[in-house]
Amino acid sequence: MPRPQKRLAGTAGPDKKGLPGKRAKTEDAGEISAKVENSSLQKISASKDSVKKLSSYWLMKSEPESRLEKGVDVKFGIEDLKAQPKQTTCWDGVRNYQARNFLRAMKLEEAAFFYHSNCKEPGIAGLMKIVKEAYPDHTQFEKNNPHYDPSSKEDDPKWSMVDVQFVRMMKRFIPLAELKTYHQAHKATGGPLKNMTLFTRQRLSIQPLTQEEFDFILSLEEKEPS
DNA sequence: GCCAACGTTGGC
DNA sequence: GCCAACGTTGGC
Repeated sequence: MPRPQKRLAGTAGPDKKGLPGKRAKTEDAGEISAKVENSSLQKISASKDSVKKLSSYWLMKSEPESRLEKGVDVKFGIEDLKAQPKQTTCWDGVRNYQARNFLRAMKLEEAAFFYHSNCKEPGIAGLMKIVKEAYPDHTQFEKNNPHYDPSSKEDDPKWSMVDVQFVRMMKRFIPLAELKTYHQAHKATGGPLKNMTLFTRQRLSIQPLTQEEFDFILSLEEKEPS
């Protein structure tokens, strides 16, 4: 049975574990930004209701159109997720340290947007939730997998994945172009999408959203397409 | 440890 | 298919 292949972040080459250098710096930077994101959200939430809120919000990119990578079709759209047993899949193939560190920061039941990338109409297609927290991505050890990483060792896996479950389709598809229009406007007005990671860190395949960003995007469902 | 070359992402 | 953005590699 074919396993869904998400094509997520950039392909990473060999990593010299334990050696100081660029790779380690990249890794640290990702971890720090994940923590900063979470702690600022927790702070906001805690000040509101004194109940420690652990939840963050996420956006996860995947390609809904066929494309071969080392001879393997990496197509995996939201319809493919719906077709999985229990409408659940493991989100494998992430090979970028920042994206991986965000995967590792995900907690059970947190919400994530399913984003369609590298396709005719890019944008947010639906909602998922995290149903299993980070564990080793087995595809890093599979020689024939397009995301095989020969530098990763079984006793010290480099890459992680989470399991996600389909929650629902967006009431209407939210196109990238529309989000971009709001992002541009909000940069001038200080609106909720002014710093959205989708636009500030273009190629990041796993990214956090603030509560405000998440709520604003959900509110767009009720509006006419702009 | 700098940084040019290279490879990938992903919108258009 | 083009190419800007940007992460990674590797020579020095």
